[in-house]
Amino acid sequence: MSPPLAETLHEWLRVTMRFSMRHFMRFAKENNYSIPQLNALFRIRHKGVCGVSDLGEEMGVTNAAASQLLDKLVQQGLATRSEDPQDRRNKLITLTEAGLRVSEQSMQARQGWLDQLAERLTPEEQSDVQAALQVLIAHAQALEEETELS
Amino acid sequence: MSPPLAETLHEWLRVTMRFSMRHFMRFAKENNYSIPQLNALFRIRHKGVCGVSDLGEEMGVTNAAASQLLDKLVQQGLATRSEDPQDRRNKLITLTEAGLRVSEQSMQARQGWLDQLAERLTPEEQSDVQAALQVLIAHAQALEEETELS
DNA sequence: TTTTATGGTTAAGTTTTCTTAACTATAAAG
DNA sequence: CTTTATAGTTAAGAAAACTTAACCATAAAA
Repeated sequence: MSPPLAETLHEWLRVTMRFSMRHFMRFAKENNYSIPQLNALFRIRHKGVCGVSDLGEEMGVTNAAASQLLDKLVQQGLATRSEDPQDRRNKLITLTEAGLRVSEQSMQARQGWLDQLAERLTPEEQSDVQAALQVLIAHAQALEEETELS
Repeated sequence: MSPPLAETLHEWLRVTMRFSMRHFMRFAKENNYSIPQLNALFRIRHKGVCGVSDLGEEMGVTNAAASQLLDKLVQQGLATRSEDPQDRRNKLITLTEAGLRVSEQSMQARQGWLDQLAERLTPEEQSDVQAALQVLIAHAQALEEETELS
């Protein structure tokens, strides 16, 4: 039989996915952004400054596709593409103010329901949950670092 | 300032999204399913038997689009479409065995890393986290039910 | 300094997904 | 019994995202 914690983690993920996806899709539709566009904004923000191929790899597409997607982001004023003075073959992709703002907004749309959720807990529940999540986050970050090396 | 619990919840969601999306996209690509297709499988599974318009509404597209998407699922043997004997305008959409299996597999691809994560916790951490997540799940379900009414 | 490798762009074309509009069939209301 | 509303399908076409292949510029290697 599967360990109870793993099962509970799975269930929590299912719940969060349902909530978050619904709100995220609605945000995308209402503001006329495509999923790949928003995805790209997240990736750039998380990676920090990066190259076109980096972005493509992160998103699982060819660098041609990444370059084309980037064109649109630049057109819309959400990102900039500049030459790397160190190695002029490289391009340095960064988010603009506007790009950062959109990324924040979509994050908020996706996660806003968590604020409502937090309010529903008693103070005691709040501190227990808070502690538990910190544990999970710490372990997850360790896991992420390990798997990135391989 | 924002309450610490909400902030921690946000961070945990960011982490889980990064992990889950990466694995999910890879699964989709390797097995040649599109994101909307897998999304539809989830929706049908979660909703149980449902109509074409229900599906469209859940996915935020017109019922024409839902009908076309469903065509492909039926072609691939992942879902069935049958008449509702009660009201013959309605169609009853159900997952086939194969459809259920694909949905399970993609879920596992998306959530498998949670098993690794669970193993990393000490027994004490495991039971604390387990309890905390149960609290969150219960509150989230209550929240979901309330918002579905409105 | 010629050759090769790397990073990125452009062009052409394919596939997927979606929309609107017209249509069919059934059910409910007048 | 006629009208209207509901559920779904089909057709035609638009838009998005992706791929491969050819290409340019720069850097590193021989």
